[in-house]
Amino acid sequence: MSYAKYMPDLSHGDPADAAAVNALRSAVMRLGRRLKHQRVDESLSPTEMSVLGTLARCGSATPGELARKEHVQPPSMTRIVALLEAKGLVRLEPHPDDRRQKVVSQTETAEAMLEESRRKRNAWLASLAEGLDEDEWAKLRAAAPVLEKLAHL
Amino acid sequence: MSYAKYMPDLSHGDPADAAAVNALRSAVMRLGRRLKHQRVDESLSPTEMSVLGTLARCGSATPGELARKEHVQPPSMTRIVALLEAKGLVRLEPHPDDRRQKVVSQTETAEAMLEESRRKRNAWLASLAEGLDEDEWAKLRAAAPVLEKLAHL
DNA sequence: TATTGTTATACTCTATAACTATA
DNA sequence: TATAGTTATAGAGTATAACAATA
Repeated sequence: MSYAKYMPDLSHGDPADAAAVNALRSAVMRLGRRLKHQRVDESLSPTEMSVLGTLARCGSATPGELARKEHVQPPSMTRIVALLEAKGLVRLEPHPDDRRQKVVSQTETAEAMLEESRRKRNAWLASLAEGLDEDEWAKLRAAAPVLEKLAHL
Repeated sequence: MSYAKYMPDLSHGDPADAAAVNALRSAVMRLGRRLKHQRVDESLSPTEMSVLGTLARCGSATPGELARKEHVQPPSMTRIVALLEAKGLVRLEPHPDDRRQKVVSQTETAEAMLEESRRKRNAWLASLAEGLDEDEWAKLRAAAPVLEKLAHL
């Protein structure tokens, strides 16, 4: 239940945290695999979906910026952006100040698709909810922003 | 149309939870990619590592059990087990009751390697700790078991 | 010269289908 | 017939290296 009883003043390198990070690592990798299968839109890979999410938050970005944010190499992002463009989900425009760069932004189609995806995700959430109690969900809600921060660190 | 039949418990299907699940999904996928790069042992894939972790917890298992636990198909687990055996990290023995099955267990080498990995993970943890405060870490510790449960649901 | 993005290529991981052997 | 595991093959996704265009 609580590590605090044994570790009242936790430093960040102690065994309790190491155990937590091990659990996190294992769970994140397994959940990642399940998410790949539970994906809401079969025609979009997880990273493509993530790029659309990033564009929805940031408005627009260059391929290089997207590669850094998604932690993939530039050639991989070139391919991902090309696939998204072929599907009509992003638009590519020349960069106003630097002719080497490009500006990627999402289309109205992508916006509509994300809205539709949200409803499908709710259905998946409901099926998971059967196995978790309210306290467990509260813990996930509290940790979600921290996981996001961790992913960006 | 209604999603009511997929959401018998409305408290789990509300917008706040949907937002949390979106955040979780995004963070889990990005963290997964980072973990692939931050991997403690360059010669072991994330799933190979996860299998060793499972064996460390469960003692031993058949290839079929491992495939179900790691959410991969049987042929994938055949390959993973073969790679681990080639590296001297697992041992394969005949199943006592069923000659179709095999029993996979970790070797002493794997045990030593996991101990070494633990130290390396602590170093990675320490570098992350600089970006999180105590409250944030507490939330991660609380959520870790729930994420594990989610991964097994 | 350094940087942004692309092309060409190869690798890793996983899946599906077909097969073998036990049950 | 059904099940556990394997073999053979294909596909998705990513990386590295070499290259082009621009700064």
